[in-house]
Amino acid sequence: MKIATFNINGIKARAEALPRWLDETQPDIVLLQEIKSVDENFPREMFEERGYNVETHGQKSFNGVAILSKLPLEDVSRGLPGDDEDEQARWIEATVIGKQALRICGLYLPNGNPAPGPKYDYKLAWMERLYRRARDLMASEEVALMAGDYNIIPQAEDAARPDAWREDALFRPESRAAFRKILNLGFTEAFRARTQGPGHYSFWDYQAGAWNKNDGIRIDHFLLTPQAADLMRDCQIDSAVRGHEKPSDHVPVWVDLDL
DNA sequence: ATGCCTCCCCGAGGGAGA
Repeated sequence: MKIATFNINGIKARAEALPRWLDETQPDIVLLQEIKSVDENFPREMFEERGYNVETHGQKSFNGVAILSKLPLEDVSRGLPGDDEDEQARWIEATVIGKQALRICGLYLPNGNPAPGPKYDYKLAWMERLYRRARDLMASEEVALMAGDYNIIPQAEDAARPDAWREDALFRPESRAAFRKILNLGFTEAFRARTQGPGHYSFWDYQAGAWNKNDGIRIDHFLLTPQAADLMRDCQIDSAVRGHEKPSDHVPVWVDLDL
């Protein structure tokens, strides 16, 4: 079973590139971030005609997450628990009904810049809520994963120019510590479980020829519970997608699970 | 690199992104 995460940077802007990528790679499940659309305007037919079930958690202009799945979805839950005042659409989870149940969580973690400041405080508070959800997920002993745009550069090797990110909300020590604290619950960071070393990125800025210079960062991640990690056959970054026509600034990352 | 682009809102130009 191939499961992908993809920050598409706007569903309208990706109305051609996204279905082309789906037809080429045929993922079973896709977690989308930054759909930048309310639920009513999401072009669900585009995916339903390709055999996907569609669940969205949208918002006007900003944020917004969605799940596409060729298998049925149950127990869909929208919004990260822990703050009833939080209006931002950054979390959706559901159970995939196959031979064996799989709990999938799609997330769009706040950027947090400028740091320090209120946006950074929101990022760290959101990560504390994510930690609590992650702890419960771990305790459930389910085959489960949390994937999406974490807006976290885990290590210096995950940036082409780490020194340029030292003070940035994506790489500040507090951000990385909060990410590490979640990993240390016992999650497997899928990509790093299979591939070591520098030069592997999932985001390249539109500006200053970042793609052509391979000036990227790795901020889109899959975290697997032990029960899911046992089933992992592969994990790859589809970096070539960044060179396609009218690309997102992120590329898809996917795992293949023996499910 | 102080956001150099790109996206969204809409119908100009500002906010957000990373």
